[in-house]
Amino acid sequence: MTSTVYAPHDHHTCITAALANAKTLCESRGARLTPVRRRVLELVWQNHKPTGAYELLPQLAQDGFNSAPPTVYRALDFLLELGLIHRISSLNAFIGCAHPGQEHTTGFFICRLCGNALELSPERMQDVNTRLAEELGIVIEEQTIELSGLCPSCQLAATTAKEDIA
Amino acid sequence: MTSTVYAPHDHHTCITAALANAKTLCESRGARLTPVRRRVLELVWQNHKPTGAYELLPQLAQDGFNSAPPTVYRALDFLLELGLIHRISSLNAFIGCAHPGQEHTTGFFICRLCGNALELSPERMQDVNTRLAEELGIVIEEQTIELSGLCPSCQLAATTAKEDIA
DNA sequence: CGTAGAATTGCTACATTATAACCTAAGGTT
DNA sequence: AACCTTAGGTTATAATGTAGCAATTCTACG
Repeated sequence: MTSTVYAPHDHHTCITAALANAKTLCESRGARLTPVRRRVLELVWQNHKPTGAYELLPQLAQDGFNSAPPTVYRALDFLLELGLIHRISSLNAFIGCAHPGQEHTTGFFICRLCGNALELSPERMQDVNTRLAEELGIVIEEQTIELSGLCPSCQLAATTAKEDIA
Repeated sequence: MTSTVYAPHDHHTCITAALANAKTLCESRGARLTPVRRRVLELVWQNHKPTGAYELLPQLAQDGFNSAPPTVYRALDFLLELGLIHRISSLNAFIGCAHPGQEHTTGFFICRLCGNALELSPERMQDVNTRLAEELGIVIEEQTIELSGLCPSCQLAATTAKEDIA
């Protein structure tokens, strides 16, 4: 999974998959994936980068949906609750969850240049958590792990750019 | 260091130490620890819990300092820049740095009940980072690692409370 | 000294992000 | 249908953070 997010890929497929997952998950939980909620989820996936709530407003308006902040925030809260999206605090933004359905710990790496956010694998995060919890005697309920820097392709681009100058 | 933050301790001493450290650090960097900056740092330490920028405004006003948002944010930015405080994104709040002076990676554990924030040791965080960076081929520049849950003493309190009910 | 340039602060206004509160509409259940 | 629960519409406002510019203070250098 490492850097697949950074590689070109078929967005359409991943959006479709996300929506299908969401539908299944909602049905199994007796939750209603209403049009607004569905559309918000779709938009978050379409942007494919961390997206602010206020960026969604005009996008929703275009589709003839009501677009006042509470509408968007309510949809986002619903999706967060079901684990279909995550919130990235350091950016005040939201992004589709790469592993919906499974209860899981989350972490992100966000590239400073391309802005893509890579969801770190649950196993890896779990590992980090377990060790910290044991060593510190704490019970971890929520986590916000957000690393930022340069992804492999932007590292390459940065190096190349420097060479061009020299 | 594990849970010393949760143990009762002499706040006055730790504030004094923090201010002394700050003075030294500023002198060595040719930075000016002006009255507002100094006072903001002191207040952040006094609160001893993650503190919002707007909580500082009235506290500064009491001391006769100017207290408009830009004043506080500028002071906070200055202190952040020097690594004298950290920002906790998930709370939109600031807290004194437990290891100023050393360039270091940071992480926090924030207790949901008592609200205290424990700064995780740089070594431990460095370890986590190094492993992730190697495995993912990324370059980490900044990090926001914020775990929340129950600290040892609040776990105890929570258990005791349950027993009282039963 | 004293003056130029840089850094700091004061101040007003505003941008961005998020929520409260209250009412209407839709869906589901008996 | 009558009721209840959930979702959405609407308005206003709270909370957090910045832009931009004038006034002041500090520092360095002649």
